[in-house]
Amino acid sequence: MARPQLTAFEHVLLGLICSAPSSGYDLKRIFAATPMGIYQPSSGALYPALRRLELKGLVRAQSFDRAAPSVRHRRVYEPTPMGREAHASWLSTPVEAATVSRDLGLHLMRFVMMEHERPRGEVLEFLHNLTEALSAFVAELQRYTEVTELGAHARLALDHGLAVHRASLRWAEHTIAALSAKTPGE
Amino acid sequence: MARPQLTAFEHVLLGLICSAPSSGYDLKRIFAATPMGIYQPSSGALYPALRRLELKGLVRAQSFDRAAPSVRHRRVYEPTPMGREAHASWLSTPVEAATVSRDLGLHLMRFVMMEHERPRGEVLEFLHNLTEALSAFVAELQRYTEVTELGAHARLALDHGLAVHRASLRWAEHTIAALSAKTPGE
DNA sequence: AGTATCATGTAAGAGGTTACATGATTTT
DNA sequence: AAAATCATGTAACCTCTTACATGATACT
Repeated sequence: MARPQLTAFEHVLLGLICSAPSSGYDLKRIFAATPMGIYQPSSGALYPALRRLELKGLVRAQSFDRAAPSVRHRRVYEPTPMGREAHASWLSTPVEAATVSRDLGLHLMRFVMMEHERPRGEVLEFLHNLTEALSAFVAELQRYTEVTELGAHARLALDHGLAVHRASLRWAEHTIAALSAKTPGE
Repeated sequence: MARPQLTAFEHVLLGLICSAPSSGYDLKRIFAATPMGIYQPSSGALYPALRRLELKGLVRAQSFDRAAPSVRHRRVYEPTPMGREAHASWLSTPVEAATVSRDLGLHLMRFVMMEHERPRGEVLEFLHNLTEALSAFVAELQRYTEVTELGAHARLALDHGLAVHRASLRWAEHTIAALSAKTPGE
C-alpha cells in the first residue's frame, strides 16, 4: 500500500486521535471548544473523513468499550502503528517558503502537536525553518511594493500583509529564544 | 430572480470585471501577477465561475471585438447593471465579528476594490467596523488564554494569534488616521 | 515549419456544506 | 412523558483540482 497522501483536515484528525483515542463526537467537541469555532466541521465532512482514515489503515475503531458494556453506540478511534508513523512524518514535514503564508495556520497546528511528540531539537529546527520561510516571504512582498506601481488602497493592503507577516516572524524568533532558554544545551 | 448569493471567488471575479472588462485569460494573468500567486485559480474553476456569473445575469460577454475583426477567440466580460449593483452591495457588506479572522483576506480584497468605487466616508466606516470586529476577536482570544488551562505550545500558538491580530488592528487604526488626514473634514 | 503563447473549455474524481434521518440515553 | 443531548450517518448538490483536449495566433 503506497503511502496515501492525506488532506490537511485528515492530518489534523489523525493528530488528534494520536494524542488521545477519540470518537467523531469527541473530535467535534474539540473543534467547537478550540479558540472560537474558526472551523466547525460538519458531520458530512467529519464521519466520512474518519472512515477514509480507517480504510487507509491509519486508525482503527472499537465499537464497544470493554470496561462498560452498556455504553452508547460510539466508534472510538485509535491510531495504528502506521497511523502514528504517518502522523510523525507529517509533523516533520519541512516548511515550504512558497506556501508559508497560505499554510501558516496549519503550521501552527503542527507546532502545537509537536509538544511531547517530537524532541526539542526538531521543534527548534521547525521554528528556524519557519523563520527563514517567513523572512523570504516578507522580503518578496517588500520587493514587490518597491517595484510595482500600485493604487493607494492596494499599497495599504500590502502594508497589512507586511505587518502581519512581520508579526509572525517576530513571534517565531521570540519563540525560538523562549524554547532555547528552557534547556541550556540544545 | 431572487438575488442569488455568490461564492467569495465569484465576488472577486465580479469585482475585477467591474473595474475593467476582462476575459478569463486576463483574470488569470491578474491572479498570477498579484503579490505572489497565493491563489492561482485553475481553468476548471475560472471558466465555469464566469459562466455562472453570466447565467445569473451579472456579467455579459462580447465574443468579438467590434474594433478589430480579426482578434483571437476570446470572451470579454462586462458587468450588467445588476452585476454592478451586486458588486456595490458586496463592498458595503458589514464586517461580522464572528468571522473576521477567517475572512480577513477577503475583507482586505474588498478594501482594495473600494478605492474609487465607494465614498471615503463609507471606506472609513468599513475600517471602523473592521477595527471593532478585530478588537472583539482579540479580546475574546485574550480572555480564552486567561480562562483556559493550556499546554506550552498551545499557549505559544495563541500568542501568535494575538500578535498577528493585534498587528491587523494597528494597521486598521493607522489606516483610518492616514485616510482621515487626506481630507480634513470627513 | 516548429515552438511558444493565447484562449477556452470539458471530464473525472475528491471533498465540503446543508439538510435530513435515525435511534439511544439523559435530563426535566 | 417530553425535551435535550449524544452519536452516527446518508443524500443531494456544489465547487474545486488535476489532467487532458482543442485550436488559433505570434515568434524564430
